[in-house]
Formats: sequence, structure tokens, C-alpha cells
Amino acid sequence: MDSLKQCITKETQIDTSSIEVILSSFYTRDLKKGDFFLRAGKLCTQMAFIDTGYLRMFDIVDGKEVTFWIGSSGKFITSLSSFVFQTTNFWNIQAITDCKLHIIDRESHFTLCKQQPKWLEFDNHLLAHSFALLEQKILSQLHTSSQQRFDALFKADPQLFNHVPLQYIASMLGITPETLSRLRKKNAN
Amino acid sequence: MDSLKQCITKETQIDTSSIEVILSSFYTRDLKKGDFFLRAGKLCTQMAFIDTGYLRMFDIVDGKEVTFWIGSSGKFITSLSSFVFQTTNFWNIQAITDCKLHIIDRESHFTLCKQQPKWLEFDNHLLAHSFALLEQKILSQLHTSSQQRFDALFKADPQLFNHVPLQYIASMLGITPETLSRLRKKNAN
DNA sequence: AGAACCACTTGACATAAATCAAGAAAATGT
DNA sequence: ACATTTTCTTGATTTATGTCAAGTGGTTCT
Repeated sequence: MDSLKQCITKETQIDTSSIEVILSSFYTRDLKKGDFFLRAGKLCTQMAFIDTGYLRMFDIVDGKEVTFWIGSSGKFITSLSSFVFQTTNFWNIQAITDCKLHIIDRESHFTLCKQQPKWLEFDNHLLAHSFALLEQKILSQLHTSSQQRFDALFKADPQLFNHVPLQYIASMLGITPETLSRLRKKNAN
Repeated sequence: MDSLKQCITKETQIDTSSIEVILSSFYTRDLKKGDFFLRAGKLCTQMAFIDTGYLRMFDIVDGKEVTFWIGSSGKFITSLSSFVFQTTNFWNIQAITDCKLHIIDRESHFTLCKQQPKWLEFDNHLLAHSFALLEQKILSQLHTSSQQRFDALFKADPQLFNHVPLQYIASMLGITPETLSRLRKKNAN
């Protein structure tokens, strides 16, 4: 759980005993490529920290899969509104590669929130950050070209393109696989 | 505050004294067309229920205004992550028409959350709903055409087009004013 | 009321991106 | 290791949308 520990301690000053309590609320689970972490229509009762691997969050619209987000190591992944508010979740979350996850259950999470102020603080940070990310994503969809979105993503996480089927990346950028292929070619020259 | 009362009671069963306490935490404020409810760079310490009028939430990118959302009567408007987590807000919120708002301050809000379980419940609903809205908006930007987004908006709120400058609506849909003009023409025939 | 401004529309044209179709490359299963 | 399937690339073409420019109608201000 070293990576998770780092992720938390990077964000907030925290004493050894507290971090240990927090870490002990997580358990580790391995997913094989293709396994589902969550399916549409279910309640989401778990939040996962991605130790290694990639997962994608997608919806099926008019029979087509639309990838909303791809999570990679060092990030948390969950269907946030369902996890927090127990509304019906409509996302699918699936492992794109073999994954190692550190998972916390909903009840453990809320217990921790009450008992460990530092976890509450960290969780608040996570929530605010997630919300800001969504807003940023919308903003970029509203006024940037495919080219610009590709460039930004490539700069932010070049490794992604080596580990994840490009069709998912294309979908996440709101473009077709063909267009992504051409942008990549341009980028290489 | 009748409209606000209705908005809350529509969502949850609540006794008379509780709703009165909640309503008394709000105060009313009028905005003139063009007035700002919030400016980028500030902390957001207020959440507003729109009794009458329209407001827009926008950011300035590369010198251009990008409208993120337009709020109309019966909705709440605030820079949510800033209001909840006191992170720096980067949205501008401006009255598009004269507006009547019912406002609650951040401290009052958190006091209410502790003292009135029904308000906490209602707030949870608001948060979950907001989050789901953002997700939906991203999804629609990722896989629908201008035409489809226009149709959906026109169906959801035809009145909007009579009260709000079309350039803001265009921006919110991620298209140019010219394209919106042509879609409207098509729609009329 | 008139001047100035602003918002919207329209047309001509340019461009980005989607679609369709074929083939190459890579990954997977046996 | 081979056959099969999936994923990616490439080219030709079409389509949707953006850009530029001009003109119209409406609103606001003094």
C-alpha cells in the first residue's frame, strides 16, 4: 500500500498511527484485463485507489460505448455520486489491463470520516478536485479543437498511449479512432 | 420565498417549523441585468436560489467568454466546489436579466446542515444532482452533434431562447452563434 | 427622436472531422 | 507457431461546422 500511503501523505501532514488506521481500512484486490469493477445499474459501494494498471469508465449510448475517463496508477476511481449519495450508478468501470487496486468500502469510508479528521480532509480534497476536473473537461470540450485536446492529453500522460487501446482514448477525447490516428501521425513528425 | 419553499418541499417531506427555520436562513437580493453575483478569483461564500431571472456562469479563455451554464428560475446557482470546499473559484456568475435571488451564506448553510437533517438531505440531493448533470453534459459533448444538443435543449427549455442572448446559448452548446442561428432556422421550418 | 451600439441572420467559402472501405499490424487463443 | 480476431492506419470522399464579411433589426442612451 506504499503508493496509497504516498498519495495521502503528499496531500496532508499526518501522524504515523492515523495513516496506519486509514491504510488498514483498505483491502487489496487484483483484476484481470476485462474484469468489471462496477456495472451500470448497480449501487456503487466501493472506491478504489489504482496501484497499478488502467481502468476505463464508460457508458453505452445508442449501442455504442462512450469512454468518459481512463484511470491510471496513483488515481482513485469510483462512481462518485453513487458512492457518496447511493444513487443508482450508470457507469461501467472495467479493467483495461491487469490491475492491482486498494479498495475501501462505503461503510469503512464513512466511519473513517467520523474518526479520522485527516481522512475527511483528504476526502474533501478528492471531491473538490474531482468536481474541478469535470468542470475543466466540459470547458475544454466547449472551446478546444481535437488537436488541442490531443496535445494536452499527450503532454499530461504520454504513457497512456502505450498502454491503452487508442479507441478508448479517442472516445474520451470525443473524436473517432481515425482522427486520433491521424493526430498521432502528425505528432510523430 | 414561496418558490424556494416549493422547491424544497417537492423533494422531501418536511414539517412546518423546520421549513420555516430553513427559509429564514435565506435572504433576498435583487440583481440588475449585467450585475455580477460572483467573480473569478474570489472565494464563493454564497449559494443562490433563482426566484426570477437568468444568470450565466462563464470563464474567459484566450480572451473569449465561454458560457458553461445558464441558470433559470427554480434552480440553484453557485460555484459549487468553491462554496463547499473554499477552493479558489474561477467562474464568473453574472445576471443576464434582472434577477431576484434567495441567498444563503456558507456559514448559515453549514449550521443548517448540522441542525436540520432535512436540509442536509436536500443538500445531498442537490450535490448528487449537480454531479450527475456535469457527467451528463460531458457525455453529450463527447458523442452528440450540435443538432442533437440544440434539439435537447430546445425541448427541455424552449423559453430560454426568448429570454437569453443566443450567443450565450451557442457558447454553452459548444457551437458558434452562426451555427445556432442556422439550427434555429431549420427548427422553425 | 436620432445616434450609437449590439445581437442576430445570411451567404460564400474554408476547414476540420466523420464516414466508408480496404489493408496492415498487433494481440489472442488453441 | 499458426490461425483468428481485434485494433490501428491510410486514402478517398462527404458532411458538419467554423470563419469572414456584409447587412438587418432591435435596443439603449442622451
